[in-house]
Amino acid sequence: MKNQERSLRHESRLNQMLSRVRDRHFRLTPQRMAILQILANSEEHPTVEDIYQQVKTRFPTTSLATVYKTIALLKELDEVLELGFPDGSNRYDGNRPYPHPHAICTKCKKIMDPEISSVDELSEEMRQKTGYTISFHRLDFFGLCPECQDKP
Amino acid sequence: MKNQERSLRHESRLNQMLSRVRDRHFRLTPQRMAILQILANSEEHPTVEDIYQQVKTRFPTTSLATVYKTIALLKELDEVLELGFPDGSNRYDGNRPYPHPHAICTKCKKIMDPEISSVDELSEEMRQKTGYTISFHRLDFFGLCPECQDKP
DNA sequence: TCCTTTGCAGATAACGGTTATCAAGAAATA
DNA sequence: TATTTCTTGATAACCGTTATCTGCAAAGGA
Repeated sequence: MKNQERSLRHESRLNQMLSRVRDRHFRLTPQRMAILQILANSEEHPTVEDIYQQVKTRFPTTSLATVYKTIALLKELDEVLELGFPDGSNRYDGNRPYPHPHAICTKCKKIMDPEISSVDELSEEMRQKTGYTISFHRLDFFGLCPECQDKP
Repeated sequence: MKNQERSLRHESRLNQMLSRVRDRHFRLTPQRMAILQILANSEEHPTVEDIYQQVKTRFPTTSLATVYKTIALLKELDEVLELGFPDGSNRYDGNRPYPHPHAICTKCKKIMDPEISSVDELSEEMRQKTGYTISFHRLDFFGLCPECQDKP
């Protein structure tokens, strides 16, 4: 079952996050736990505002600052991937916290994470032609998702 | 001679920009002309502030707003490529105003534009695996440029 | 040539997501 | 229990960009 697989992966991601937080002796407050769960469980690359709204359903007094600070913590631990956009509409990926290509719908903003084979070759080609030592990348492909192609 | 080739390319780019501006019946003010020249002549992917400082050497009363408005005009004409970054350090490419891969030095911020062969294949692979209709992309590779590798 | 219209330049206020600051509270440590 | 350290929540500050407005200058028509 696909949903079972996903559930297992999410649980595994949460455990990974939790052990990293504990290993570095950061405190595991209820607010942090809630934010970690949201990030581990979401496939939708949520915004800070999305996360903030979700946390508030469980902890209504949570501040936006807490969300920002928890995300900063996870970035430091390399447990979340930040997809920053110039217009400020940043998104977060707690499931695959390493650089990978994205397909981004220019209309509904849905983001997909396909497995792509030839990224390493491309990275190597960049290294050869520029002399740069490539350590990470950001690969975004923009267009219309299948749903938005149908309804114009 | 490499410099001659580059000079010719820059001149050709400037002419291209000028005719686009004229075709659409936008006025060619001295400030606009200066900004177009800067963009056509620069290989360094300047920031708005860079452009602003350069224009002011010729027209000291130029306003930042004029730089922003001229860039907005060129974006509308697809005659400049905006490389927006989430931290606000945006850069502009007046020489190659179409999507292409960049190598970006994380230390000195130097940007290179190598010719890469396999971008179309990658785009096609994205299309196949996501169902998105890819219309443009943004491909950034980050690392240390040759100069910054030498001096630690 | 004069006049009207339109567009542009310059100055500055407003905007908005993020970061910094700080007081109050809670958890760890002694 | 006392003390230290960390975290939360609220809000001010930040800063590149955008919006607004006034005055000016070029284009086009009588």
